[in-house]
Amino acid sequence: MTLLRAVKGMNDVLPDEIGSWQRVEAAYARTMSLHGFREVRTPCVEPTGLFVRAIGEATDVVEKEMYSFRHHDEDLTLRPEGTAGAARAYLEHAVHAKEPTSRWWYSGPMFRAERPQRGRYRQFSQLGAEIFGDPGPGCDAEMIDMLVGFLGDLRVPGVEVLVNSLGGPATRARYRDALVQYLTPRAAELSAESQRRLATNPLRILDSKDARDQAAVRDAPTMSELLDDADRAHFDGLRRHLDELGTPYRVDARLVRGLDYYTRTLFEIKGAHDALGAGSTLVGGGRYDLMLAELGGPQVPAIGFAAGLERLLLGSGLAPPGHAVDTLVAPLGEAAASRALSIGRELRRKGIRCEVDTRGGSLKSQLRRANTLGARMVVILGDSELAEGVVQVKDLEARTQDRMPIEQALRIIVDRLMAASRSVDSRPPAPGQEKP
RNA sequence: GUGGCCGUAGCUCAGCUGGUAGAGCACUGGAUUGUGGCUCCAGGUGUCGCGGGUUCGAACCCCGUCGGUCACCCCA
Repeated sequence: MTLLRAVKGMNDVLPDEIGSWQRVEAAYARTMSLHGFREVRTPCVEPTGLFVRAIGEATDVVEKEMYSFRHHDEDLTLRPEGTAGAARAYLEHAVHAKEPTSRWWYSGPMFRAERPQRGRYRQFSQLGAEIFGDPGPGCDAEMIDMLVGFLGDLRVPGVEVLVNSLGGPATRARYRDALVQYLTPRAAELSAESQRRLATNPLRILDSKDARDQAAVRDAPTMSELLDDADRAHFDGLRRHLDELGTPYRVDARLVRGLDYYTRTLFEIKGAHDALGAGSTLVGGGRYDLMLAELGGPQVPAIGFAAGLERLLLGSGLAPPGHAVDTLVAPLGEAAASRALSIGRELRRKGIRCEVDTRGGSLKSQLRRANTLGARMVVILGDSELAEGVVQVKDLEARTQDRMPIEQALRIIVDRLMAASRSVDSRPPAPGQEKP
């Protein structure tokens, strides 16, 4: 019988790796809380129409990457991104009528039926956030600055912020025409892929990796030349804020994103860690002032971003925390087993992370286990200790061992571990936290 | 969807364009009949991914297939 495997592009996160995930998630929750964002949880499954309307019918995500299915009479889709669902929830609960601005964050699995490669999976996790109801460039700048700080917390090397402005739909239409007009006489110089895109999605030619396309596009008109006054003022405001914050960024006139809903501010943050491979984009985001109206709601301006958790893990310089238990209770023989369980319970009630070696085995093997668990203290309970109502308390670090009544043992273990954790906490960031 | 590379022990891999499969790590036990980390010793019946072909003989060569991975497209 052949073993069943996980679905292609959908991965297990085993306990050895989960510490890294939790570390990133905790840092993210902290950042969000410091900036006044509150968590929202929306379903993984939404009506297919939501994504078609929010993301855009002609996008790659909607055209070929969605996990869509028909269940009874409903067309449903596993969410490929988080913004559409958040926007739907915001409108469905009429949150705009209850508070002028809302700051929401989310994290969770997203699904895209693409060919997997490094940092890109069919089920992947995004950390995202949205600000609803704030039209100004101030919150755009705050969001970008916040993300730079967050990536700094994660020790991501080589953080690079790219910003651009797409203007509004009218600007984009004008720009699209200008670009097509510029490129059509040069069509022969473009890659085959881009010749096709010239008709379907000309903006995408701008960020093509093909050298021929890059050359053809080098002197093409840029979006910023066509921004209207209000768009320009917004973009200038964003840049001024970032300059004054001292947040490093680069204006990239060729920055384009694959989702249709963006207006005005657009940004992308890359990392430089070798492990990232081709997927160096860690965060992508932008403003979508028109999307809520297009979904049938009021005209509420909004901005949001999404960060790929798997990519943050690849791109971060943080070492995974080790698995550790403070104390191991080592019973020798059947008679001591029950007593060992109750000692374990007592220790845990005092907040001591503790494992009882229920497999039994030799004392040597139990001490080895204590060692691999990272336990500092071991409570040894053999027949002679049991008979006398005492235990042996072994301190693996101090290499001492004492025989004492259980009450005293509990006190000593608590004292030593608490003292140890205090001294650890007062130290500056521990060495060895960074990857080699 | 397209292309490159790779499938050998739990993991990382070696295996000379053909002669019947190895190392390190991990794990377990022992040296120490109830005392860890270091050291030493011992412990492997592995569909060599699968199917077919060539050959006296295939982990190795050929064809097919499945899986993985990296990259493209696109994206987080």
